[in-house]
Amino acid sequence: MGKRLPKLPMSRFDDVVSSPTIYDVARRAGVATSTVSRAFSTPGRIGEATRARVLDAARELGYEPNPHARALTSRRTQTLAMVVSDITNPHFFELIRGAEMRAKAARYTLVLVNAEESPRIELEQVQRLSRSVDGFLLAASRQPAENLVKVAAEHPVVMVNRQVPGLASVVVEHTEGCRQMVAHLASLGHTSVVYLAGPPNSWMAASRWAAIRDAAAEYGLTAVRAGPFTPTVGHGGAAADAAIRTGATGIIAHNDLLAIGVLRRLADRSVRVPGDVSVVGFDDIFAADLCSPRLTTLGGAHANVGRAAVEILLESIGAPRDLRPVPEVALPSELVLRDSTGSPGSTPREDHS
Amino acid sequence: MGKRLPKLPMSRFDDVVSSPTIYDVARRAGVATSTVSRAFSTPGRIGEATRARVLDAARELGYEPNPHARALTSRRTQTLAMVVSDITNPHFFELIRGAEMRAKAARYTLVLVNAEESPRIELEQVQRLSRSVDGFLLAASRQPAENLVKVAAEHPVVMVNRQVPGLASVVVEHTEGCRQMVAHLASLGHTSVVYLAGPPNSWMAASRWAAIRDAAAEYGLTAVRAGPFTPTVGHGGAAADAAIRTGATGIIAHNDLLAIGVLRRLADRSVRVPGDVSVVGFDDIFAADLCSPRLTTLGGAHANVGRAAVEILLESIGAPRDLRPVPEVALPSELVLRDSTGSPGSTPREDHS
DNA sequence: CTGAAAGCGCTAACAG
DNA sequence: CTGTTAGCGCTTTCAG
Repeated sequence: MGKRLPKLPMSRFDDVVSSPTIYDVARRAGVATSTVSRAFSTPGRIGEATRARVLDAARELGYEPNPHARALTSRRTQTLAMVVSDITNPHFFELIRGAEMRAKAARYTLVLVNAEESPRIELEQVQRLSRSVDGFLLAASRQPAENLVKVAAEHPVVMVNRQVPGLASVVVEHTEGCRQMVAHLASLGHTSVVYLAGPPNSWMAASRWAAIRDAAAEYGLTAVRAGPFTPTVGHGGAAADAAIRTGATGIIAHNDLLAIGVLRRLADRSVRVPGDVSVVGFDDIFAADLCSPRLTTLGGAHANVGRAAVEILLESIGAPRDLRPVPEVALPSELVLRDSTGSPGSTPREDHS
Repeated sequence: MGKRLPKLPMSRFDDVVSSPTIYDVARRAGVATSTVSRAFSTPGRIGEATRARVLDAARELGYEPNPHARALTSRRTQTLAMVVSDITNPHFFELIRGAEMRAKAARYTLVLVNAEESPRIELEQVQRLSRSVDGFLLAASRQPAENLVKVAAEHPVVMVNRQVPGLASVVVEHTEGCRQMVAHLASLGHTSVVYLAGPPNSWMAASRWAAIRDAAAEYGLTAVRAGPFTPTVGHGGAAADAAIRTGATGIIAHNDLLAIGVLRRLADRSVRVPGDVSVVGFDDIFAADLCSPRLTTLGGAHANVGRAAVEILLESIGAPRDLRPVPEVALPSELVLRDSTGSPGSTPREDHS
């Protein structure tokens, strides 16, 4: 018992009156430290009565396990990292919200990282956090697949809104969604669509374009792609101009932000929506219902995506590496019809400015 | 050197090939472990040449300090927690974004917690994280001031968009902002305003009401308060009805979300904005520029608030407890004039439904 | 400026 | 089911 007497190295400031440890609890409860440990970490492998005694002692002392000491030996941190490609995009809001809530419910802590659209920052931060978290949620990663596979070899990872062969992922279904989108446009009488593409290294951008092209072929529309564009409102101007130039009457923007920017530019150029052209977006962000005209968009319950991703990650953490499940979940999307789509008028588009 | 031979307790799964430690680096560089430690944590107190040698060895081995081991002895975690009252509110987006970026720049990790408008969850989470983070950013805390003082006695804390005597805080200036708001309404010819209040335990709500009331007195308007309302779009309906009932022509909603909900309800009831009544909000969220009519609102650079809060927190962490600065920073707000405010028409409001 | 040594608080064999 | 014991990887006196 004299063991714990030696002078402690002081923390820099005598700020914190050092809190009770398992030793204090053990002494008070009259058990070994390992028993205290078990009472907290493996409640199954300890006698009911002993456990109660330990818990009492702990409460009386105001004992709380030290997460770092715990992590140091057990290598479990009870922390998850979510790295998003661009925190500026409201779309991620929902994702983050869902993930945070699910993590909290599981008594996990959620660390948030903004990769600022940079694959380098993304990797750097994953690297930096690799010892601090139990697993990663990689949302809309801009990383080449090979790097992701490497990361996944070292840590539990679940991809969000991106699929990589061999890795767990949660996406909102978009192949069928894009089909519906194109079908909707076709049924309105459009014969041509343009996809205003997202970032060049965006898996989603490639994936959506493929789906749109296929659907267009199926419905007998011509489809072209313009861009890539940074999917923000600000870049909607250039995107709109590019769209007009293609002569297509169906404009499919990479996301709602870009679509809203397109809408603005179109209004400035006196191109009527949906009279002259129709515009659709992706994500169904809050603002899509507020802009004018209100935006038709492919939505999906993104909070659920965040939630599901955390759930899968948690399972993955609990499982031995080789038995680790690699589910590819696709949550349903839903085409939300609003006012930015309609039949293209017979009047040719022209610039009234 | 035989020290490190004994069988290591295996991690549950032989997942991770245990990474190099200071021991490995020390051996390779031919120095003591303490020297390796110094090379990373106190670069000043070590010879230039030695340091270089250690760093080389570390690089060759791919060594990365283990944050938990570090935290265990040093009690510094390089992690900050940001707890927001309601992650659902886009307003916090900006705050979070600013905080994340500043934290990342300082090589700190940002943990995100959603208090879901519950003071209990708020406190619970602070408690839970108290050993895992170096300090707290408490955004729009719903906590009684006394509890906050207690928390701040135990950890570095900076309040965001809330002031508590004796605690560090960053807010966007609103007293003057409310004055401008009321002045704007007065100059338009309004003679009465109603404040649609936010949550009962919201400091902001109390603070804004006080400022509005004072400003109204100053400009000779009558001011009444209605509510409290949960400041979401969904609750805008009831808020609008309450506002109409007061007969005031100047409607000041607690935030943009509520204001947008009010706008909707007003449109449904065929109350013209700004013909019959004017509506103003707070925060200048993205959607405020998109709704119709576009919303006049009191904005401010919220990302800067997040950034500033992190900066202050970082300083606070570096300082001994009693010398800890307690700045109360107020960043400028800005009244953004848009289309939801105008002169009240002579036609009495009526329900055309 | 550098090395030796003693822990930080906890978990995980290993016995019993 | 419970106790003993040896570390996890790092920081920090304390000497030199």
